[in-house]
Amino acid sequence: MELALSLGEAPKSFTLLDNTPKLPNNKDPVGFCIALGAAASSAGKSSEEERRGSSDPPVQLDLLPSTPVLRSQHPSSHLRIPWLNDALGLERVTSEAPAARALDVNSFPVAPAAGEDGDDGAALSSPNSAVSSFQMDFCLRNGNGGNGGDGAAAMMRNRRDVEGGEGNDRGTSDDDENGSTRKKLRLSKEQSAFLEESFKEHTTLNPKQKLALAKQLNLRPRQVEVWFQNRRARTKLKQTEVDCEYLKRCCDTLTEENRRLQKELQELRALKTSQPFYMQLPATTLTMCPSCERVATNTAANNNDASQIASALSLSNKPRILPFPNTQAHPPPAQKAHQ
DNA sequence: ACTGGTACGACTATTACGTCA
DNA sequence: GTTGACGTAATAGTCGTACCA
Repeated sequence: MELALSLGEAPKSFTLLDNTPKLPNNKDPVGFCIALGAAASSAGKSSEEERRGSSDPPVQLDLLPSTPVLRSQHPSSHLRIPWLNDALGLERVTSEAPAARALDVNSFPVAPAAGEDGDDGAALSSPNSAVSSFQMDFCLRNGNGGNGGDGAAAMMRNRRDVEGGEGNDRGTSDDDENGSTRKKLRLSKEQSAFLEESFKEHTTLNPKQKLALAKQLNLRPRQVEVWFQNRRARTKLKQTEVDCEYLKRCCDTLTEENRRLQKELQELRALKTSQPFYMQLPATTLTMCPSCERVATNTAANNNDASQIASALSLSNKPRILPFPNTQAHPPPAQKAHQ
């Protein structure tokens, strides 16, 4: 008869790493990667998360875009992250610096009244593609196009975009009072890529960074702020999905383990009834460490080596022995398989 | 040192818009 | 042209923290 105790093989499939590698040479064309790791302190982790002591999941999803993607999209290195410039010794993009010019996509005229700390000037941003609703509104506004109520609403929206500084972002807005709806602006690919690159460096922005980024991208600081908020939310959502998947796999593994142990228990009970001779051996206790989930086999009577038990039981496969000499580090037995 | 008010930033849930099949 | 799904910008509400009187 053969008995096999094989507890604790789970960690094989879930390699835990202390630090999730950034995978700088990621060849993923999409620019995203999923890394398995404990990630006690990832570089991109915000201080907020650290302060809250969020339990680090065993699987960490790295949703940051790989740098080469952006670099390849912008070989001319037009896009520069202001705070990165400092770190890299590059020229700092000042408020008067032609940041907007650096980004060709945002060739929109910047309001000359753009203040240092305000976002009014940058409000004339946007971007983007020919389908930019803002551009359409802008055309309507400039051309005094009165195509019905929609055009008027667009004008109101434009006024909000132009006049709406950061101070108006909180509290009641003109839109609410006038009953018009907000207009959603689509960021251009270049803007999104640049924001992604920035997010890669900092998942949160301080006011200076936000302003610099907004100036560089010709966006309102509020837009940059919102983008980072949504980006963090998306990252968290993806991470949650990965965590869920990991927990599901853990559950499956444990279920399978439980099933196998139940089966073994039945076999042992059957052995006990059929061959009572073996029960004269010292009682064996299975001890499981709750932290690392490894199992040690000890005899309750005289701490016989498990190999002796195995030989006495004529086991062809020795049970996995993982002794825990330090009872402090490994609390009392969590399982008693049989006596 | 403690307390209440305020400002601010981050997070979350939700809404609304743009795009695409 | 219409519609539904989906992605995402934007909004509103809440909470925690820092600062100040």
